Amino acid sequence: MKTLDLAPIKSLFESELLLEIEKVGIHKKIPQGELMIDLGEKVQFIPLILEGAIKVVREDESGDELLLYFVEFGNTCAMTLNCCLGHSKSEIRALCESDVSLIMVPVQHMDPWLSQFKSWRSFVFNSFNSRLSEMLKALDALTFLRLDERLKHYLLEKSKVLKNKTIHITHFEIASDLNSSRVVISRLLKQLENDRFVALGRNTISLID
Amino acid sequence: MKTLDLAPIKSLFESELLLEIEKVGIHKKIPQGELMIDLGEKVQFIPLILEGAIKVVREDESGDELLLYFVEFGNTCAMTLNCCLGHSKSEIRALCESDVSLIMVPVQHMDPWLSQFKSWRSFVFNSFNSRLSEMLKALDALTFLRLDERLKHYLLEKSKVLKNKTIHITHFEIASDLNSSRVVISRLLKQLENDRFVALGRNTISLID
DNA sequence: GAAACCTTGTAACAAATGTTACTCCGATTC
DNA sequence: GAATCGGAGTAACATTTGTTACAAGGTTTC
Repeated sequence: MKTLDLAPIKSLFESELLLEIEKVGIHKKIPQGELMIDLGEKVQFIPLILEGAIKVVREDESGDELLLYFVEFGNTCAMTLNCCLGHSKSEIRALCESDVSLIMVPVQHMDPWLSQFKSWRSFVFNSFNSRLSEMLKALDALTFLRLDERLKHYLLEKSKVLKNKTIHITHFEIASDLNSSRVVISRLLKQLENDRFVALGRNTISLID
Repeated sequence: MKTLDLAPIKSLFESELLLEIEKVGIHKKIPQGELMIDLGEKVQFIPLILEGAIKVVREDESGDELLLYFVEFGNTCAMTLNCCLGHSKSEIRALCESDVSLIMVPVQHMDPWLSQFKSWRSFVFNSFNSRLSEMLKALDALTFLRLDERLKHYLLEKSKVLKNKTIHITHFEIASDLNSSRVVISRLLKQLENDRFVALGRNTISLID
């Protein structure tokens, strides 16, 4: 039997729970760019992220998108939890922003672990907590910020999760994430370049300072 | 000892839990318009709503507001749960949209009940579920809808929670909830009147059809 | 009932964002 | 190396939303 490398999450859970996770969890590596969960899909596993970042996106009927937030190490996707518990289908799409290493736990353990393990309860609620906070942040940005500020935030966040000052991306992709249009993003990026906030290159944007 | 009237929530919880709630819960009635929780406040009680509706609002540093959603019977405020578990302070403001009748349960019961009662776990997670859904709806509206459509949704929602086709409100209040300005709302309402969607009066808006 | 106040209507203008159209340039394909 | 394609720059214009300013009627206060 293969032993999972639980080192990254050792401090999150009590030892009996770690044993359980080892027993039933499946270790998986997913390469950057891959789709994890799509809209309307049923969720069969709870993902525990060991490494990497996941990008969570909302889409409307006409195919327009909006980036909601990133999920990183030490969290799980609250939307997923949602689905597990509600037996409902995914309301979002999750994509791997970088190479991701995670443990998949079959949903049926969700509820028993909640009653047995305090650390599991903490973990689940912390995840919900983070998610609600992120959603609030997204709402705040949409409501109170103009597009140039949202763009700045976006670039900073992206740089953070990718752990790199230089971002490899096209203006069109940014426009999708922010639910805007390519021309507008190009215009604003040019402005940010003039303000010495970024340096622009083909397919790349580098944060200055 | 006064007996709480638990009839409305009888079907939500198992009987042992109902006994517990009866033991430690405090019944409270709050009149319309009253503030329940403000930004930055610590939360000491979990509110179980028996009757009425609560309006949850977000505010930025400069005092601009945005209505997030309404919470009705059979739910509790997930933001509150958040606070209870994270021991953090409220990120939102909650106001009574109508006269509200609720049971306040001291936070220290939150965690033990989670491990003991399956119905409590269901309840808590259903609440989170609803909240995340509502937040997604709010985000969708902000991202994908123009203000006239948001206004329509707002009026329909308001009418629903107040259980009345006629809404007693000023244009200015609507502008606050939608984070817009009075003039813009007046303009759009006039349009909706021309479209036979509403009838306008001083301090009142009536939905037609 | 006069004064002050609140609510609404409306016009003119300003700002932010979106759209269309065209160009240029580097990369890829054949 | 010519042809094609994708990414980016830019201008002109349209639309949506916000702002300022003012007027007209109710309502409340004294």
